Formats: sequence, structure tokens, C-alpha cells
Amino acid sequence: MASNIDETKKDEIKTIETPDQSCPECGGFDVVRDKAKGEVICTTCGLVLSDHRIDTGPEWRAFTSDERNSRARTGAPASYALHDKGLSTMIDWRDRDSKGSTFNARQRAQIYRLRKWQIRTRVHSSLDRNLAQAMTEIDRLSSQLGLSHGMREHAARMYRKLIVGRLWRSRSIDATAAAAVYAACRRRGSPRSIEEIAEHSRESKKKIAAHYRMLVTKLKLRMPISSPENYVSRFISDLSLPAEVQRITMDIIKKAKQVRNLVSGRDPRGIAAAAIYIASIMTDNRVTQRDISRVSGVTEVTIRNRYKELVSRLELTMAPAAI
DNA sequence: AAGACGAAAGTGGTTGA
DNA sequence: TCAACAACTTTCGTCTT
Repeated sequence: MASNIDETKKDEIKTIETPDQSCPECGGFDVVRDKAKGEVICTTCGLVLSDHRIDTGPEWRAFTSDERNSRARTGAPASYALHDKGLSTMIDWRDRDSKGSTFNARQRAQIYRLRKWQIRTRVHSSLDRNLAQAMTEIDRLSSQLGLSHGMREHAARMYRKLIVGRLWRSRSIDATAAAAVYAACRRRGSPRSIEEIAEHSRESKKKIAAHYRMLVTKLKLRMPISSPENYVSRFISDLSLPAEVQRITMDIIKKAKQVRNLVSGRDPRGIAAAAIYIASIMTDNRVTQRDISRVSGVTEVTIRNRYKELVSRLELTMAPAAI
């Protein structure tokens, strides 16, 4: 089967894995997992099957808790997304030793003291309290945005670096967590806009943006400028457009980037939206500006402006027959 | 009637003095 | 800190399909 996916896309999916499934849309078997973005994509029709389908659960099944206990070979994996990386030791509350016999009075008193101090030290340093709260927030945001596990870990790692490195004092935990999530998305080339993140956060878009800027400075990150291409596959799939449209959209964006002052300084979502609009007309898969506006989060007016610029500066012919 | 178009006024962020 | 500025939004009337 001839693959419709273009060359640049092929390069991106070097980390291909072939999940054991066919595409429910077109029935094709060219379903690949783009590990970097955590997306599973059908390369025939462009359908994004799922944004977050990494299953970290056990490969076995258990029907009773006894069965579960006997089959589990490890505890939970160490994770940056837990405040103590999931590695803390717990002192059991039962006053029994490993053989199950009860302690004498002296041992009981000792265990009581140990337990007390363990609890006091565990989540009690301000640093740990901060991390505990932040990790919960990062986790909450990520699951609401449908981000992959890798994305959460990435956000968590950046947050941890800020806090542990003492680069970050007395700032909003929620806003910083949101900023870390935003940064993780951008660094992994699967951008969500700040608006999307702010929608699920308690903090305002403005505050998240400010925290994001500080985060970038403090961690001395080199941020890839979010480029229109990164939004295309998501928008195309939200609009249920065929892969053909995606290919042409990418071509248009590629050409547009070579023209001065056409892409830079503009909202990449607007460029992506306009390019999709043009491609949809060229291939006779027309969608309305309103629909594109809805999935892309920019207004129809902006789509119109970008689209007029693109058509005139790139000298595109819009008739469907032209392709 | 829905969609596309465009003018005009308003908004929020960036930049440079 | 403030004004100038570009990009973008909101709103609304008009044209096209």
C-alpha cells in the first residue's frame, strides 16, 4: 500500500513502533506510534487514534487482592511525578515483626518513636510539601489534557529541578506546575496553547505565561519556537480531514516559511488554521472557517487574514482542479 | 439561510526610550 | 514607567453561494 505520509513526517517517526491494531477509520494497517509525541497515528488516513495510550499497568490479570499480591513482582515504578519519586519506606502500623509475632513493651515503644519521626520527616520539609502538591497538580493537568506519561515525567523533572536547585521561591505552585506542563509540551513538539492549559488550571493565562518565561530563564532552556506544523496533525484530526489535506497543508506551511515576514511573529495556530483552510478547498474537502476557528482557538477573522496573506504572497491557485 | 468577507473599534502583550 | 506598535479579538453590516 502506498503510504500517503510525506517525507518530513517519516523522519519524525523514527521511533516507530507498530501497535497491534488496524485503523478503525479506514481499516489500514499502517498504524504507527510516534513515541516523541505520545500519539498513535494512522499514516493512511491521518486519524489520531489516541493521544495517550501508554499502558503502564501490569501485563497480567488478577481477580482477587491475594492474587494481585502474589503476582506483583515489584512496587510502583520510581517516578519523578511523585514527590518522593515513589521510593519512600513505610513503617507498618501493625505492632508485629516480620515473622508476625508481637513486640514486647520496649520494642513497641521504640517502633512508636520511629514511626512518629518517620511521619514527621517524610512530607514535612517545606520542599517535600511543595513537591507533593505540585506533582498532584501536574498529574491532574496532564490527565485533563490527555498528555502521555512521558510528558508528565518531563514536566515533573523540570519542576523538581527548579525547587531542588532552590531557583524558585515563594511562587504559585499551581502556576509553576502549569508552566512546567506547557514547557514540556513545547519541548516535545506537541504543543498545547497556554489557553488550553489555563482552561484546566486555577491560575490565569497571564500568570502561567509569566511563570513559564521565568522557568525558561532559570533553567536556561533553549525552547524550540512552536511552529505551525506541530499543530497541524491535531487540528486535521479534530476536523476529521483526510491525510491528503494534511500533506498539502504541510507543503503550504513549508513554502510560507521561506517568505519573509509571513510566519514569524504570527500566532502559529493562525498559520496552521489558514493553511488547513486553503488545503481543504484545494482538495475539495471544504470545512468552514468557523469549524477551523473552533478547533484551533483563533478567530475566523484571523484565519481570513492569514489565508489572504498566504494566497497572495505564495501566489496559490485555489481552484480544486489546480491540484 | 449559512458562510464568507471586511471595516472599525477594542484588548493585551512587547519593545524601546 | 510609559507610549507606540503589531497582532489579535469582537462586533456587525454586507455580499455570495
